[in-house]
Amino acid sequence: MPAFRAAKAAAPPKPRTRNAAATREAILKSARKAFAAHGYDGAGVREIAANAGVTAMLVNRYFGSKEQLFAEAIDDAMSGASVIRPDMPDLEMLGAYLAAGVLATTRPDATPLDGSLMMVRSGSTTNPRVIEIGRKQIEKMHLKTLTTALKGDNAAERAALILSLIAGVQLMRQMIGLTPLAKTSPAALQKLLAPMIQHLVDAGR
Amino acid sequence: MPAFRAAKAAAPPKPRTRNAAATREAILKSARKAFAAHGYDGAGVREIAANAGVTAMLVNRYFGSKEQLFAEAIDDAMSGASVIRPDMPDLEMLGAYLAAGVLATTRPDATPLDGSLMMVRSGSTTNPRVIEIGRKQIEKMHLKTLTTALKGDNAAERAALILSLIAGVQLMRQMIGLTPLAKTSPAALQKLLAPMIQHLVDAGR
DNA sequence: GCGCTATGTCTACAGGCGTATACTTGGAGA
DNA sequence: TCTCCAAGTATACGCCTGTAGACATAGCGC
Repeated sequence: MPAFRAAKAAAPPKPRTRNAAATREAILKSARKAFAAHGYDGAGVREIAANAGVTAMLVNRYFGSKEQLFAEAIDDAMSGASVIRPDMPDLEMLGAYLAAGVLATTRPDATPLDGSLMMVRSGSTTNPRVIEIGRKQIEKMHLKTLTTALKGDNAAERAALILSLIAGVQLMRQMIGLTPLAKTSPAALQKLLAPMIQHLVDAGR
Repeated sequence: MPAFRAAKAAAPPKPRTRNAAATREAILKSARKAFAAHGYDGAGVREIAANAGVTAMLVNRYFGSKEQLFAEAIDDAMSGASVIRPDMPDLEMLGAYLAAGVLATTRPDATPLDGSLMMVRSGSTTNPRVIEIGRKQIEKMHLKTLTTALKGDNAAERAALILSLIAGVQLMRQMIGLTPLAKTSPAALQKLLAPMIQHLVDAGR
């Protein structure tokens, strides 16, 4: 049985002709989608290129290598499409907000174009350099943002544990599909998850 | 740059000669170690075989395929070497017990021969059949054991969230190496993590 | 209208993967 | 001691990967 890899999707229509900036953007968008959906090892450069309407070699021409493409993709995803954002509500509401956010983005029908998912995916690769890229990005974006928002004692440790919980739910609910998380209504899960996070938010005050 | 794969370790001394049962056991043990350390995709059949002192084809002769080997390996690991065990303490101590367990097994120097790690690894593969194998095993072993121990309302959902938190800490601390989790002392993390889990333990009583 | 450069493609390579087939050899039963 | 089956090895195949180098062409500046 050969190794599994996601089926190549057909290239989208391409009204674009010889526009470097647009092509670069299309590759980056395709890469975000592919890395979030299949992980670093599971996403192939040919697949990423095809979904952007170009050939594989353009990926290397614009980004140097698959590793550097991943670095830009995870940065892009975390900057623009993540549960952890600079504009988060007050500490009293943070548990409910984060719980709702992770439950919304891990719904089976949700588009997997999310920085939080890249966070999990970055730890699930074989290449240690890619793990390093992911770790630094998580610390620079998610961890920093959340630590700043938390304030108080042990803010970094509490932020890291919140990220761990979010990542774990992401993993179990969306990637593994553990039955009690996949089948239970978001509202019911919210009642359990929100106070858990809030407990950690309040632990430093 | 070629795809990264863990360096092949030298074969251990082999006092065994033509012992089918012992060989099977050696392959299984090697597979547990390799899958826990590098994930399903990252562990190669040749590497597993070499560390067991045999050639790659014996793996397929004894286990049929890499997939079936993984199924046996994760079952074996969860049966004998996991934080989640049938003999867990009373509910009052469960949060502290589980927190201590996950922090002990995720220390950088700990031997990664653990069912909880396989739990995380099983969600980090490209092959959906392997994810299915992992999901079923998690539900049959970890989830069932923990749900039984918890009792009360929403026991399955609360158990699943505890598993998510354990998996998330495992991922962030051991696999990604997020600084606040990797550098902070286990005792300090214990003070934050234990009440988090305990909160969920008590939520159904 | 013409030419040149950036933009994009084609072909190919070296290596790794899982595994199927054919072969060799150890060691217990007669 | 001889035989024969189980235990283990060697070789190879087909496929896929990331990427290097040579080639084609669109479209802007003149």
